[in-house]
Amino acid sequence: MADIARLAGVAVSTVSRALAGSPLVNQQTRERVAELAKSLHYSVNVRAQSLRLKHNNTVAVVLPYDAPTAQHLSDPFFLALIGSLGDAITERGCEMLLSRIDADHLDQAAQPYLSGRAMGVVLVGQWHHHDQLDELALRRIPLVVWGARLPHQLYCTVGSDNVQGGRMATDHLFDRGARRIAFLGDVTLPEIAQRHDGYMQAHQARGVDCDPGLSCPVSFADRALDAEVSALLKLAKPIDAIFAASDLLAISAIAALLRQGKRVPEDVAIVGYDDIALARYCQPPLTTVRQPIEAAGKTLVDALIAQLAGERPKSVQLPTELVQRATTHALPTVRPAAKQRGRARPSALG
Amino acid sequence: MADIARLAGVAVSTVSRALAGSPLVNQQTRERVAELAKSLHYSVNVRAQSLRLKHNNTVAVVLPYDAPTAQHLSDPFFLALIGSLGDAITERGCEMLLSRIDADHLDQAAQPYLSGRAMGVVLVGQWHHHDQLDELALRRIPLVVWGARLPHQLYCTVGSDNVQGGRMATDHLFDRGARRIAFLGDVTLPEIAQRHDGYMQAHQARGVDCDPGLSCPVSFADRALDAEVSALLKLAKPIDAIFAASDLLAISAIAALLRQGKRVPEDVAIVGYDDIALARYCQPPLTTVRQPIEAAGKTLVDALIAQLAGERPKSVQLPTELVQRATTHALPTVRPAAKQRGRARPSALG
DNA sequence: GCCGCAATTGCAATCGATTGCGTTAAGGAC
DNA sequence: GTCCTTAACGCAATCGATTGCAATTGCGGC
Repeated sequence: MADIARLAGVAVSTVSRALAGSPLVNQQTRERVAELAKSLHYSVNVRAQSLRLKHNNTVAVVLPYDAPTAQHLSDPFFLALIGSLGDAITERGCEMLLSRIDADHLDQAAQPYLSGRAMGVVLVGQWHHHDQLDELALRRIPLVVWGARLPHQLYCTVGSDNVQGGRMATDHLFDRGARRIAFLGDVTLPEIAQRHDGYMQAHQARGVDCDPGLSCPVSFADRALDAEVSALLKLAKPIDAIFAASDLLAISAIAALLRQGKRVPEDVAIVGYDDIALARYCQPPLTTVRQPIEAAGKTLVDALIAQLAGERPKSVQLPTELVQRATTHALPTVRPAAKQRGRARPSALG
Repeated sequence: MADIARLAGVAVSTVSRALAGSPLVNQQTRERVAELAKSLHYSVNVRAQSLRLKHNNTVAVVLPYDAPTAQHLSDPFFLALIGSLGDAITERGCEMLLSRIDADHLDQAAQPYLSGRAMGVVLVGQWHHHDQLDELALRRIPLVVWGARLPHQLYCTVGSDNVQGGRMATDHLFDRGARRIAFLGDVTLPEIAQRHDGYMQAHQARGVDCDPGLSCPVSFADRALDAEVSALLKLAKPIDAIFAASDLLAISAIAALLRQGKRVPEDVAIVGYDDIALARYCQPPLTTVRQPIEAAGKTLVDALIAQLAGERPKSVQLPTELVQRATTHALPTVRPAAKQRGRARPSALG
């Protein structure tokens, strides 16, 4: 900026004002400065600018990772959510800072904010540390969490209506003739726990006892899945359906079932959760509970901006939708095979 | 920092040194300062710090988008690449700034660097403006591009060996008994053009004339694909195989073929490119040319860091690998059906 | 010719950190 | 008691921008 000032024969303050389009500086001066800036490929130093102005247009998106397994960032649902967040943030004229933290130290999510890098934080997933998030809220960190709405939480969450989603999935399996429905998912995670609540509600509503032996605490894409599925099939009263708390688990479960010589959905029907792109294209196409991922990104960013504007953080539960595909075609013994009703737009793969 | 200085009864310079672990400050003072910082949840302001130090640990990842169609960030391959970049950047102790620009103004990719936000830029895709990228290199912008290595380029690219990949895919189709192989892809994009070169090389190597009528310039996930596929099937000499320049195109093509009553691979065999997660799970599972996505992120970041260390930018071509699945099972008329050889680790979905 | 007003432009403090250099204080040697 | 050495710390300039206030200039009006 000093260079431009020298070349234009004015003071840096004038250059600053000229670039900001201030009416205080002469039209001609402004143009001269603008041309010089362009020809020098100059653009204002954002660090210095935001240091001075104490504002910031960066949103931090923080993805916890499981330290023991050192998992890579490859979960299709989270990747899609990042894409959605990227769009939403760009649309609002902001930039997105992506970082990863240990899932056991969620308080580190505040780091980008505390160090002045970002105006606020979007945390993807609550994982196991609700308490740490409450503490962040107490410390007035601008924060929005993708996850489950918990009874007395102090922080702001955006997520799908997990109880309703779990209920829908289970009801659908009962409607299709299932009688023994297994639940696959790590219920120590709040979102999964709520999906499990929905699963239990569906049982209660039908007066069916909910056998706790049918709930398998497998975590995302666990290798031990084969053994679990095998055990479920060898019970005295074997299962005839599975509600998997994520599509990834559901697809792994399909593979496990096929390896054990079972047919899907004739022997075991399956419903997943998320509706990732894979769900439509796997074999057989997966019936699943759709989380509205486009809306998710927008809602998360809106919630953060509202919070920064001083509004009280208000959690949002986005509606879910059951997308019916082949893994829950009516079981032959119950009624004649129904037609597949999955959507069919090839250009909406992602 | 001033607060801590006051509370600790020392000067800010001492606090600064204490937090930096300088041996110039007393052990006790250092501990006192560290405790105060922790209890106040203080962390140094990165903007001010990097302003003063003129360094930076942020890598900008820039994704061009097609302005006319205002596409969302949903391409599974690019999303996976972002995930891979995120891991590689985090591993090196850096942070990742994600932004999007108009694909017709790739020179804007330099913005995060020029404005001091990032130490360098990783641009995902060359798109149609090779020249703009050369200009950025001339201006000594630290830049690495994911894309094709072009003859006299001045900038640094990392990408897969597209010619070899295209050659492999086409050779494989010929080996499987195909005689009329269509090419699907927008050859105005450098990467796609190189894959097409490989396609033509494979023809030449066998002394087969390469019918230009079989090359369809469809762009990613185009709706017009159905009509194109239909036209290819109605030719005087109809096609019996397709090499699609991306898995997305390949999967759309499968859908289009099935809608037209064709069988895959019996009537038309297909090979894709990328090996996205979908490829393994679509029906039938897709034979495809795998781009090593984990290595991609690491290599891109390494190339950028090497450039920043003053080394001459050296472009890299990553090896590709043909992953054989069901869409190219040997055609029955040629030889008995081969067994599917796709990989089978359910926990590697992403 | 002097004054006031308006339009521009420049000066200098400021944001929050870092660091070379000067200052202080303690301790030892004579 | 004086001088020197050394450890520990403080002063103030600096990074690159912004902005309130002061200063300059040109102009018309008297």
